[in-house]
Amino acid sequence: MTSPPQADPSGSAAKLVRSIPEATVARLAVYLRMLGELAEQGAETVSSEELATATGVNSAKLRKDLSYIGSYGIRGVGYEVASLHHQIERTLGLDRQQAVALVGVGNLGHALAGYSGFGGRGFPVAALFDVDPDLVGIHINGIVVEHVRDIPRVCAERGVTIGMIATPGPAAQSVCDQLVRAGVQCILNFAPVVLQVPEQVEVRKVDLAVELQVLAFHVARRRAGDASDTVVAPSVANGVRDGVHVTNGSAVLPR
Amino acid sequence: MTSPPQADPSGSAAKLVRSIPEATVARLAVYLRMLGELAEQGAETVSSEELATATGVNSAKLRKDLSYIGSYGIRGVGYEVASLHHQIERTLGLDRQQAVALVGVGNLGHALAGYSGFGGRGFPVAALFDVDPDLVGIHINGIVVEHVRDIPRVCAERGVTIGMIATPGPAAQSVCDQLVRAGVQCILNFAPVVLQVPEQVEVRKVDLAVELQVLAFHVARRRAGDASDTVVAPSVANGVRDGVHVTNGSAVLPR
DNA sequence: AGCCGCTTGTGAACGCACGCACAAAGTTGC
DNA sequence: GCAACTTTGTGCGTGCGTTCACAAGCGGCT
Ligand SMILES: NC(=O)c1ccc[n+]([C@@H]2O[C@H](COP(=O)([O-])OP(=O)(O)OC[C@H]3O[C@@H](n4cnc5c(N)ncnc54)[C@H](O)[C@@H]3O)[C@@H](O)[C@H]2O)c1
Ligand SMILES: NC(=O)c1ccc[n+]([C@@H]2O[C@H](COP(=O)([O-])OP(=O)(O)OC[C@H]3O[C@@H](n4cnc5c(N)ncnc54)[C@H](O)[C@@H]3O)[C@@H](O)[C@H]2O)c1
Repeated sequence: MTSPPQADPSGSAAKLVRSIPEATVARLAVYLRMLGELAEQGAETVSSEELATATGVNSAKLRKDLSYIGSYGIRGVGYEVASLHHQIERTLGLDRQQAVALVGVGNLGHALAGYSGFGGRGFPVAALFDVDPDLVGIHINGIVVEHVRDIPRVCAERGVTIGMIATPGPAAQSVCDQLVRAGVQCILNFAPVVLQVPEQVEVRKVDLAVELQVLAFHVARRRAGDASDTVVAPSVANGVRDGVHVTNGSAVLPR
Repeated sequence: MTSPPQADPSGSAAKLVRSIPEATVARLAVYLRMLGELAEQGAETVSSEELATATGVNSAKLRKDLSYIGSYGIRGVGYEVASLHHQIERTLGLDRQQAVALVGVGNLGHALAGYSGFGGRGFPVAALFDVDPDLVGIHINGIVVEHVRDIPRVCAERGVTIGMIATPGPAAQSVCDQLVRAGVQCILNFAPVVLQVPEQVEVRKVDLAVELQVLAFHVARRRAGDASDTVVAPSVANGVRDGVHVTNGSAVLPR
């Protein structure tokens, strides 16, 4: 709780420090995974062109992204895979583990709790919570399900910094409040509701219904275009320009 | 955009599908859900301010979003809930159902297959696929799991337009290719790989590891900020509405 | 009827992000 | 040691997305 207003939009002087664009941060995570794969394959170095192609981005964009974290490339050669991997990890704060608490061990929660991709990437699932008495006490992947009322104590004990909410929508806000009280700094929300949180808490939302609806929109748009059979009308300014709409991940959504 | 001089203000046909910004489309889905809830609560009308607050966006942005689909508001009053709900549905192409095929019925796939939120929102899960002989043939939520080799036939029979991939990463590209051959137009990918698809196919990716890593970055940045020195210019210019960091959903990622 | 208050719809400014294109910097080959 | 080639890092123009601010429109009240 430093200073709520903060009031530094102009930044100016402080601008020189690392204010990495949101979009870049998300892509860094993608580069990171590809670098891990390249390392496994024994690659020593990789050029921006190669890495860009492999991750589906423009090479200039990739270089600019990397330039935000420093100049770790070697001109005429590329980037040293191991070194770059390390630098991105450090930038994203992955050099230290972040304990995750998962609330709501239903259908989705079970899948998440058993997913090895979290612990394997530095996000060990350190605690599970639910209200269902049939679930409290069972073990999933070696972790016991605790009652939601113990969120504060358990999260504090295990140093949880990130919470994941996989409860039904109506319960999400209440669960969120408890996680916040427990000192959780970030929340990944799977429930289809807009969470209210204090300013210092960061929330990201995974909303599959929204994903599908965005896809449905594109189907509809395509059908509308194809409808009149008149193909390839160059006069159609844009709207369907370069074909491969790789507009993936979700767009920036309300929390 | 696209308002050269003036020229054709006189009505003309419904060109409603004209180039709605990606970001807007995603938010329309969020508004839609909230409108559904409001309708259930018996609300007749809602103002842009109310709807904006409820969905965590700026009211001006909301009005501009809605203006892309037409002028359905009533000045001095607001928007008629039922009417607006209907218009958004129509714009997103939700007035007709989109059959979904899910490939990979493992941990995550099971949860997705059993999720009622899809069918309830116009996206019935019409087919399930896997390669595991122990899974092929079983029923989940009344749908039988078919073998991946039958993707083309089954998808064609059931008019599948959207595919969801929940297989391990290494199998994703191959599965994707088969879905594309089967005529699927859009793919929602949960596997942590970058898919290669022909231009007419739209891919969106849900990457939880990326979500967590972006959150981790914010934790790290906050820690660095608290350590004084670096001022931490919030790259998220806005987002701090109620002081809430609503930077959610994922940023635009590579497919 | 006419005025008043409320809310929409949008013009305009701003800022971020993307991608091009190129100079700088390094490597390889002779 | 020099020339030719490769690749990085980035300045810059462009376009999209967000926000402000306000005129226009609508309903209600007197
Ligand atoms: N299942 C999916 O594939 C899927 C997909 C997208 C979104 N979601 C969303 O994820 C959430 C969970 O979905 P699900 O299918 O796992 O539902 P579910 O009903 O199977 O599981 C919900 C779990 O939350 C627990 N719970 C309820 N209230 C709680 C509370 N106050 N505190 C703690 N735990 C509580 C329940 O006991 C249950 O175990 C829902 O919001 C759903 O919309 C699910
Ligand atoms: N479980 C999670 O919570 C979670 C979270 C995020 C991402 N993911 C990703 O989702 C994917 C699935 O995860 P999971 O935990 O369900 O894995 P899983 O191993 O439990 O399930 C994978 C399923 O895919 C099937 N499969 C394998 N190859 C196939 C092929 N060629 N064609 C069709 N089916 C095939 C397997 O038989 C299995 O049933 C993975 O890519 C994983 O990284 C999972």
